Amino acid sequence: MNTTKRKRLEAKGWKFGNASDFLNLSPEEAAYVEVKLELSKRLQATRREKNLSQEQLAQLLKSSQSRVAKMEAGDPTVSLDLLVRSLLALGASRRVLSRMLA
Amino acid sequence: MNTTKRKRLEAKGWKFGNASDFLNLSPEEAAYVEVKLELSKRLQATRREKNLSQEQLAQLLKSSQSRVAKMEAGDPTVSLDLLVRSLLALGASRRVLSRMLA
DNA sequence: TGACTCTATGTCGGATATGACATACATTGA
DNA sequence: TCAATGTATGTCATATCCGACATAGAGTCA
Repeated sequence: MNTTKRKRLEAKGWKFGNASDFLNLSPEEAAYVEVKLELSKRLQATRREKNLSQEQLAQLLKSSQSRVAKMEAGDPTVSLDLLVRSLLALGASRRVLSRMLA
Repeated sequence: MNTTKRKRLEAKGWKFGNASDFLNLSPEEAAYVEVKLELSKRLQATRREKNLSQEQLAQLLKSSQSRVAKMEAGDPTVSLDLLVRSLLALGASRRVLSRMLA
């Protein structure tokens, strides 16, 4: 089983629990994952508040529905860059991002 | 002149000024750049506080001195992911990251 | 039922970021 | 002066991420 696949499956597990143990992640790896998952969650929440479908958000971002779905699912192939860009595109400011991590 | 080169040169310009105007960036693009540059700055500050050379930090990150230099220089080829991972590796917590953006 | 909308997931070729290397420059100290 | 140390910058092959596409599943409405 390759690493990519494993990480994807492990990501599933993260849905319940709080993304730190039952995987042998170092504290900083865990924090990194936690940040990404938090932003994933916030992205979905923000999109729903604005009553946008994934398809509509995808257009706004010049991306695709499938990538938006992956972003919201916390797929490991989604970068922090893309998450942050997306939140900014939805109107979040730097300060709002800061609050999301607090 | 290709886009990659242009962005690199523009990054130089960011050293003075505050990364928003004199480049025709949309507000969210500007915010994105601003976030990256802020983290770049913080990375360098944190490294120096710990009295580490770029080479030493590179070893810690399993990266290379040149990449650390690029991170600190705000080179556009450096991702937010790498910046965040690096700060976490230097001991910054999610909350500290939050404060850095505030 | 079936059409429609929204979301999830797998895959793929092309785009971008990566570590590594070479090399130049700056500073320090002997 | 020279060597040592630290930093900057360009390049490259490879790894990783990207948008796009196909397709499946769930929910809604007539």
